[in-house]
Amino acid sequence: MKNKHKQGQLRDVQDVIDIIGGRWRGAILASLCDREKRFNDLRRDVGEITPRILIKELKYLELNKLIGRNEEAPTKVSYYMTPHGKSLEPLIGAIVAWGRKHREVILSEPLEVTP
Amino acid sequence: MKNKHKQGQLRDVQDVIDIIGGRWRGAILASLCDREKRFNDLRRDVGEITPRILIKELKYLELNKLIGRNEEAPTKVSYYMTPHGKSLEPLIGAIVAWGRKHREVILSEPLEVTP
DNA sequence: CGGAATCCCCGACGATACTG
DNA sequence: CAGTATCGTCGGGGATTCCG
Repeated sequence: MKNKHKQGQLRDVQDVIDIIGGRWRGAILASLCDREKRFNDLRRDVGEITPRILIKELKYLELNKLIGRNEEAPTKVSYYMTPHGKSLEPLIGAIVAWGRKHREVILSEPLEVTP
Repeated sequence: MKNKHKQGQLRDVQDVIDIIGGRWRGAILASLCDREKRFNDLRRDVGEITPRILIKELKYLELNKLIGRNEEAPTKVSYYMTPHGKSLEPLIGAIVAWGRKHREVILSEPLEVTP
């Protein structure tokens, strides 16, 4: 049945959405994509994120094997992209491309304002 | 600066995420992808969604020109995919592909259970 | 049948302060 | 420096009910 197939696809989509969809995850991945970073570097890099949220997002991303954690010393921890994490880049590229096109479509026609 | 560029990309990603990321939007789009549907058809098709949420999601998708609304009579309204909406399909395909691969990666190694 | 109004709940997110 | 604990809030959904 095609419907069952579609259900499976939806699950996949939801998973991916969950990974890159949060307010911070995209930014974190983008930052780490550049190069490996330490906790507080990341904190500054990402913007105004609180440590609680940052550590939570990092754990999530680590669980999903998109990033790795490297604890050289208790006060020296680095996070880095895994190969799997890096494999996200082309996908992000495709999403960005469509998003750009989408913006054009939306802006190309006037919107009716609610009366 | 590369960072500014990345910020723009993040915006695009967030937009796309917003479109297909909700709990229902993906399912709605998938359902309409098949063929045009009436309100209550959609309601059954999508699962246990309440009318309030459905109408809200439909309006959002319509605003974003992904679907169209066709009111033949006050009691006969159909929704259908626009060409722009259909242009999402390849992107969804790419996302599904990555999601599938991701699932394999996640399942391929044992997870440590929290103590 | 298609849609709108009301009420409510819960879970994600945030600020702040503290510890190893 | 890296991470945790506690508390507060805020808003997206959901159930239910009613309207044209």
